[in-house]
Amino acid sequence: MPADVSPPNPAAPPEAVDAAPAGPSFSPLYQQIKGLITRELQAGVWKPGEAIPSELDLAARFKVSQGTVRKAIDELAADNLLVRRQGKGTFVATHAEQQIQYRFLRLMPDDGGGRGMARRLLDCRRTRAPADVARMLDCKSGDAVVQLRRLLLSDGPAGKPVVLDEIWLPGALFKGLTAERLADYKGPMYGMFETEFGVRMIRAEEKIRALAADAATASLLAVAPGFPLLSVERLSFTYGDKPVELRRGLYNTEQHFYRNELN
Amino acid sequence: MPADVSPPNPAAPPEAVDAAPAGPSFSPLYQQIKGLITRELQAGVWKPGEAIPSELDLAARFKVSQGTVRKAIDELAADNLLVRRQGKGTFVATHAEQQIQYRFLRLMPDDGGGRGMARRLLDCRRTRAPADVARMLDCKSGDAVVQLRRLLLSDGPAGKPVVLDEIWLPGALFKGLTAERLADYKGPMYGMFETEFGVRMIRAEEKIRALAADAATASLLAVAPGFPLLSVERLSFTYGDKPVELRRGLYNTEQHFYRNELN
DNA sequence: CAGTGGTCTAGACCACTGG
DNA sequence: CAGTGGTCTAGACCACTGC
Repeated sequence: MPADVSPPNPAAPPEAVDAAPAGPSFSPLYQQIKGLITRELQAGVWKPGEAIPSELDLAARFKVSQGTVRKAIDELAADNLLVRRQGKGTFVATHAEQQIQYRFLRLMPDDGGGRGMARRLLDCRRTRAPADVARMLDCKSGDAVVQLRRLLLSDGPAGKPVVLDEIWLPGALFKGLTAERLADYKGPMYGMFETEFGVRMIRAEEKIRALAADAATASLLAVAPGFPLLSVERLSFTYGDKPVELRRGLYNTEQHFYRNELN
Repeated sequence: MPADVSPPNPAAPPEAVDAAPAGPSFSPLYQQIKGLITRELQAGVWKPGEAIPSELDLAARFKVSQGTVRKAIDELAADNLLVRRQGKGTFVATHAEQQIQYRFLRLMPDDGGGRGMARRLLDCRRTRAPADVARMLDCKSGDAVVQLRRLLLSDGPAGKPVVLDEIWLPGALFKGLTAERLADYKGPMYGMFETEFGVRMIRAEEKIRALAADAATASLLAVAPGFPLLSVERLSFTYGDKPVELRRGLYNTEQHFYRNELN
């Protein structure tokens, strides 16, 4: 096993590194560094959009070589937790400032171009989690949750409804969330979650199916009942694989499609 | 600009590397190495499943350090073109030997478990490419193509049809492809394409929509006409981003879902 | 045991950013 | 110009595989 590193003491001199022979469970130094940096991110030591210390700085703190820090940061950048910018520094990834309005929305219009969609909030209320929602959000049935529904409408003069989203959030994390604040906020919703509530989505899992529109949905999406819709159930996670959002979307794929890349 | 490397001469002594100052378009050495290795892969110098030369070997051939070769190989491994195996070597990725039967099939049963599905070939014929197919396969309308259709049926005693695939392949690349050879071949179809026709899929793009089953499809999938189906249009590419397969799948998502991970 | 990939180091130099 | 990330090197040593 390589040397063990200690957590850095930001305002203190570097700490010692113990050299130790290989143990039963081998964990490379750079993985340990990665873990330490991840914990700092999780603790909010560096806020989204801010720069983290330079590689040489971190190397000195952790008492390892720059190359080792580099490899740790490389992986965190590959995981989209950090963003490297040559000549400037390494920054905590953020949803707020990025140009891609919808990082997780894979819906594309058939005629390339315009990614912009108008939002219309339908309702936003505090309630108790139904059993199925509670299970997915990893909380107890009946716990406080925020439920909100909204429409996304295609850009342009017509502005036809394309997406109906139903979003469930843990009430404990989103205390002051109201319809007004949602309506007022410009920019992506995940950006607001980040800056207003300190909740950063880093990963999501989706289950996609086709189903027929029920009467209520059909009316909202301006299609006939029974119309085939794409059902996208997305569970989003923050640090530590903690689920923090359940989003059930119904997409009208007449003039849009869900784009995916396989490698 | 770093030194320029020359293609290796497998059976010859290493070639010289010219040191040159930075030019207008900067390309790191490891990128050049990556390009050279990619070309060798493309040319079929090393076949899928085989080991490529060791890092030290390649470093000697290219007259660069092991670290530089390492970085090139790291990226190729991240792109799923190579597979590293500690203590054994680096191997050309293959569809044939991998346990994951369907590398690109994201369909999962609602009750976890069994990924296995039975195949049933419906038809396989040589014909001329319709305009839309030709456009996507980057060939001329009317060019020879192979069209085949098949069903995937859920495992178990019932064996209900779940997927109806319609597959289009360029005729020039798949000369001896017949229904018999397809039926006889065990293992994934992409494995057969690789070992029998030397065509290796490395990447794919999918467009997903929901649509209503027409009469013919409904009958094949044993659902009612109008039943909502997931439509998955997949375009697969080989080396050099050359499209070599168009696959139009219709999925019954009553007891299965399309799984996706977002990062 | 030799050969492979994997980790780690120390140092040199390059490319990019901004004051 | 100083400071940042990016490339490249040479060498040491470790972990894993298979003979």
